[in-house]
Amino acid sequence: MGALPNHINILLKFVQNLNKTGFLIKLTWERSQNYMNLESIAKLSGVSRSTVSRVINDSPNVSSAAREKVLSVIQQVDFQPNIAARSLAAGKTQVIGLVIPTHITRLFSDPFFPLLIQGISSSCNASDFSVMLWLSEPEHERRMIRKILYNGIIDGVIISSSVINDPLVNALKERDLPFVMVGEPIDKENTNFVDVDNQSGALRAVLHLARIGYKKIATITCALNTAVGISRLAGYEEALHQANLKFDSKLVMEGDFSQESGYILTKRLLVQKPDAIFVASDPMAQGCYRALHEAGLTIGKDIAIVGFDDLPFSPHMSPPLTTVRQPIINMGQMAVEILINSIQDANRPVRQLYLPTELIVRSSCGLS
Amino acid sequence: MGALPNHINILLKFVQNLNKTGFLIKLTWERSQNYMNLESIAKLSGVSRSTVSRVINDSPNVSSAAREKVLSVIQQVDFQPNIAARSLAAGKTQVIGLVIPTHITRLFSDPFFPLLIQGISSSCNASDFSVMLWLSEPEHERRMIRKILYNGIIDGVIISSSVINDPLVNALKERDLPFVMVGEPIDKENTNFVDVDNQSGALRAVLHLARIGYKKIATITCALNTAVGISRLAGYEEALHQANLKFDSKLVMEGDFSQESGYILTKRLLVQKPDAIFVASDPMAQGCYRALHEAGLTIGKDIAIVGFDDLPFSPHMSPPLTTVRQPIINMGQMAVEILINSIQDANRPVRQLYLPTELIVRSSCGLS
DNA sequence: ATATGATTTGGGAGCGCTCCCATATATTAC
DNA sequence: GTAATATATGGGAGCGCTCCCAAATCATAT
Repeated sequence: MGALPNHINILLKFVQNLNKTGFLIKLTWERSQNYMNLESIAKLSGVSRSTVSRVINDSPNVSSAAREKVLSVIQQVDFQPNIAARSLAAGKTQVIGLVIPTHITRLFSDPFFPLLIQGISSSCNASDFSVMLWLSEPEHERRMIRKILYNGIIDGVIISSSVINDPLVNALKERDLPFVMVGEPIDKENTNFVDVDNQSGALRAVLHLARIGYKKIATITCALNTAVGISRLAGYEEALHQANLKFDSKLVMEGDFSQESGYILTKRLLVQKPDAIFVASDPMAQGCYRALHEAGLTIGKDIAIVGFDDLPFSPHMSPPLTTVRQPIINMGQMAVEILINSIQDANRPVRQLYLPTELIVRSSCGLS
Repeated sequence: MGALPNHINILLKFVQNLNKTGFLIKLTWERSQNYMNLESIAKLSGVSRSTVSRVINDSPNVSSAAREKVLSVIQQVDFQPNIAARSLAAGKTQVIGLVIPTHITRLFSDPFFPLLIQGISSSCNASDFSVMLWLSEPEHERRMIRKILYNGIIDGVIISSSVINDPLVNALKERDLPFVMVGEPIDKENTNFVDVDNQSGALRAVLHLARIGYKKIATITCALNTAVGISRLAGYEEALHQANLKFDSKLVMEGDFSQESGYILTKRLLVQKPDAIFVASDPMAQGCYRALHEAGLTIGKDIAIVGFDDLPFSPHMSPPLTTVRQPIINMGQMAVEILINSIQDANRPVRQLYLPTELIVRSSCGLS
């Protein structure tokens, strides 16, 4: 935008040379695209650039006459202020970064991330923010961090599923750039995050099974090096305790969120003949269903299943899966809200939010 | 960045007031963050700002001595040029936009989009581009278009699944901003796009069924208002023709990509007693499997199924699904490559790329 | 030796915006 | 009425970068 395009420059040189030969040719030009800037809006509305800027930024010190005039002009010409210029001048861009590590294979099999992205995006749209997406790959991590910190375009960052001692988190802290994590981090001190209350969700699910009367309740856990895995297992144990059932480690299998692990571990569990299984994520419950079908068991009669997530496919499983609903879209929205707040007011206290879950009873555990 | 932070300004005013009372207090300050810019790199390497800029932009007219010096300094201090400033000065940002319409419910149930995003993102990482993500919502569409066109931050756009007469496409054409579509658009004239060869993929799939010996081959199509739906159906018809089977419209059901539609339409098809079904997308094949299981049919023996997509879950279905593999990640990568090319050279001819598919034979059609 | 050309270098201007300051105008107090 | 204050406005400077031009340096030809 700054410089003239090449073909104009070439023409210009050509004309200059002609002029040296004794001719006198004049060349005039203007931009064909109707680029608008504050100055042109100002001219159109009969005020100064500064006043236009004040109107756009909702400054109180503008007469209502001026404000109305400017707003109507902006409306009319469909003006959009240049983010890059604003970034340079003020260091604020209304752009946030969303970082998802790709080593998570869940990204491609589990609708969790699409839903999260959807929540984040819709909330950003509503607040007039934009989203920059980075699927972080280990080999480009250093460069990505550098860009996030210094390219001058990001006001804040949402990070999903960090690892322990994440270099990005450290860099953000050092640089003092606002960020929010989705999913409780291992080291949660002084860190904004949004998560669901995994433990109480799991508690409720398993208690539901116990109240129906199941006695030998097994579980397939999520990866136990994640906060999610740990909390849901803790909920399971607490429920057994409350129901006066005793914990049996042979009934606990550690999965990894994948369908495949649900399939394999269910087969392994069947040796113990459980009468119910709490499968700590719905994709694993899909694998579990497959194993049970192959074993010739009728779900909801021979064995009860409760999942965790309530993803779009869960009501369409056969039989429909009883599961703990996570408000994934809402998590994304809250993450954005917290982030925007701390962008706009750097002194806002740290927020750590656990959203409530809900038990959705369908027919996979024998009721209804 | 431009202005001083509030607390410094307050302090400053305070000191100025003190000075009026007869005291003389001096206040000095500097930025604690080690912001680097071309000027500081220049100072550190003993050359001028211009030379640093030339090195960063790979301009040929730099002595190798200067280039090495500058590069080593950049390396040492981990310098990242400010995108916003570059955007203002040169109109190039190394940022592309990715637009996905949210009215597509596929986004949340079908791993197609996560995989596409993955391909796009990895390719951008490799080329040092960044991705801005917009899930376009109808109510914010106008503003989104305005932002894409005029906020000065986007060099080009990738659009997935446009609708007919998409206002975004029209705006991009008018503004002359480079863009690439993923998925053949209805109006493809003069438009860059990447797609797979849907027709020949479907042809091969159905021909495979015919060669095994199935005679009554039904199909569940994708939505027929999409290019995908039309092409795959055309491939089905062509295969019947080549195999000397006659087309029967009662064996054709129009689905909408969803599991649910696969389920319902399979039930409806079973009345016709087909011996094989070509299901034009794998998520619909999941629904189809469910209907067949409920009907007590053994897939691969009583009835043969071939899908289209080869998604991560397809090999884990029971029985594993024979399907047409789409190189989704590769589509994303090619879209980025084409886009970057046309950003860097505006006169590049239009590219319309059909990537080949591959038939992956598993046990759902009775072989192997 | 000088003249000519090619290569390399440094500094000025300006992209569109925000912030600050100085000035102009409106409001209130006396 | 004037003085004091509050509110509204316009213009300058500068954010970090790229591009352009002019000057300096180097290489080659005469």
